[in-house]
Amino acid sequence: MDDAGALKAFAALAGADRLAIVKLLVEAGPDGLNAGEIARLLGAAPSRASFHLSTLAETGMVSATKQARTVTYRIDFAVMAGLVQFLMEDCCKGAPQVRDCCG
Amino acid sequence: MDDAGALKAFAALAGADRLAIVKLLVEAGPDGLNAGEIARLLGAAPSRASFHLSTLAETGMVSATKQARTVTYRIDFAVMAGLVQFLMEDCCKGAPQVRDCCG
DNA sequence: CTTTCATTTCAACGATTCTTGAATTAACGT
DNA sequence: ACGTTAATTCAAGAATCGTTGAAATGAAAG
Repeated sequence: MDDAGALKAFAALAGADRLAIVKLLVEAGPDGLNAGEIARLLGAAPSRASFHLSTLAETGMVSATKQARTVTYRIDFAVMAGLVQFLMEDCCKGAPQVRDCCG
Repeated sequence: MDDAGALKAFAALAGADRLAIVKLLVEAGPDGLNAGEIARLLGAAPSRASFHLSTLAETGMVSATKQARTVTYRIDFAVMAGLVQFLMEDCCKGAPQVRDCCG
């Protein structure tokens, strides 16, 4: 991930609704969740959920696939991993305190 | 790091100036950099650098120590590590693809 | 073909954030 | 004391972002 991608990803994660959506999608696993369920779980109007889902999708952290009327969103762990790697390597220059933080 | 701290940290990293500051401070290492040098390296007015340094300091990712007239800023790797850990564990629930992303 | 359902798009408004330059605080050298 | 330097604070305006409800798209069901 490059600087521009990381900036977009950080901006996307810097919102309570969007962070909650990411967590929901991580929990949901490979099946993902459709837009309506996400809005309901979030307690947000569909238009609001859709707005936030779009900005998350723009970062690549979540992907959208349309089947008939419903759009299913899924977490993309590869992009999440790219962001973690950006933090550790590009941002923190591989500092051991950061690199070894999780076992 | 809790949700609220992570949200603040992500918001802070979601700005080109502030991301650049973090990188500068990582490069600078334990000696850190003072506010004036940061503003100069950034090509920004002192007030602008100070503004961004404050919001970074609020997240704990950088610390400020005042010696006479000059304020030295340093990166706090423990907090950066906390953010990485938040991403891997809280956010991605320890998914292997993310956890193993860096070797 | 009409209705219904899932979702997105749009426009308007309010809220937040960013930038700039001037004013301020505080410490230093003369 | 005086001027200078380092840094922050402040106020004003510009720019960006988030929320809301209504309208639009597009697919399924009757």
